[in-house]
Amino acid sequence: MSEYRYTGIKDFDAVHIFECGQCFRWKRLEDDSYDIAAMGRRVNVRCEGSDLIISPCTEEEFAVIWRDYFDLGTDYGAIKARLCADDPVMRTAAAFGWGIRILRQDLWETIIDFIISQNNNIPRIKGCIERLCCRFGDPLISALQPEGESAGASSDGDPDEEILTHDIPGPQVLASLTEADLAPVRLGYRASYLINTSREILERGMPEDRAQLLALTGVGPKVASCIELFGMNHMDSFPIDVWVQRLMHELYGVEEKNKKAMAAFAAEKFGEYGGIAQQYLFYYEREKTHVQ
DNA sequence: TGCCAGGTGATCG
DNA sequence: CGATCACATGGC
Repeated sequence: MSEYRYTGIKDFDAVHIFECGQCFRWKRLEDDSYDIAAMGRRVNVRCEGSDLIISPCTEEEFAVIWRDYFDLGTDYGAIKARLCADDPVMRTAAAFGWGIRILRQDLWETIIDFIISQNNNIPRIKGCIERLCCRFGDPLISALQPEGESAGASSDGDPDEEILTHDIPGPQVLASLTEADLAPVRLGYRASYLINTSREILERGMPEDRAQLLALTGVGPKVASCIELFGMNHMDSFPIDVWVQRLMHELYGVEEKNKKAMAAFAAEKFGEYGGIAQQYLFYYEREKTHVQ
């Protein structure tokens, strides 16, 4: 199996990147490498010292897909220096999650993922997305059935059932479904949001700005901010969820539950790198309360 | 058991 | 506008 080794990487840690809440389709293995599903593929990602190893991956796939996906053209060291100057809170948070990078994820997938994420917890979000892909998505590249095993017999509740084998279903597929079709995915009330948003996107095309995001069913200010940050490369976007509300009050003393004040504080203090700041803070806040 | 989870839509002043 | 409530689901 071919692998690609990128040497001399900085400000990169797979644990930080995948467990900071920005993406949901991954599985941590015993060696702390990650199997991930992204960009229509399934690959393993691991770090060895200052090497990043992706497998299976050719030199061309790395150049065309993964270099951008992992945002390797951005100097996170410089951004950290800027964010941490004159901010001891950020120094602590960025020292803790030093290897976080903002993944440049597929726009459609981030729309679906973060509609599902609302009023939900991360382990269950992962389960919902996995069930959605498994039932309605196409097989991922390099996740094809291993020879010798038959495909037809996969039972539903099998705990050993393989995961990360199928892609997120496209808008045409989701728009054609009913809530009854989606019942086994157990999205709760979000099922109708997915169907409606899919139909809206088929009609109007993919959203290109915040106003078009907010016009989608199930997309409010917080979900729109996540989509902008993770799916549209808006590094200044600062999503405010319950964790960020808590930490902005506890760590920075901003008035409790005052989202407007928090957004203004972030814009003033973090500016164009608000989204990266948010990820350092979010990861730090969640891990120190040690949530799954 | 009631509360919480990366909130949003509908409704009411 | 801003505040309040319902909304599925599952873990603690």
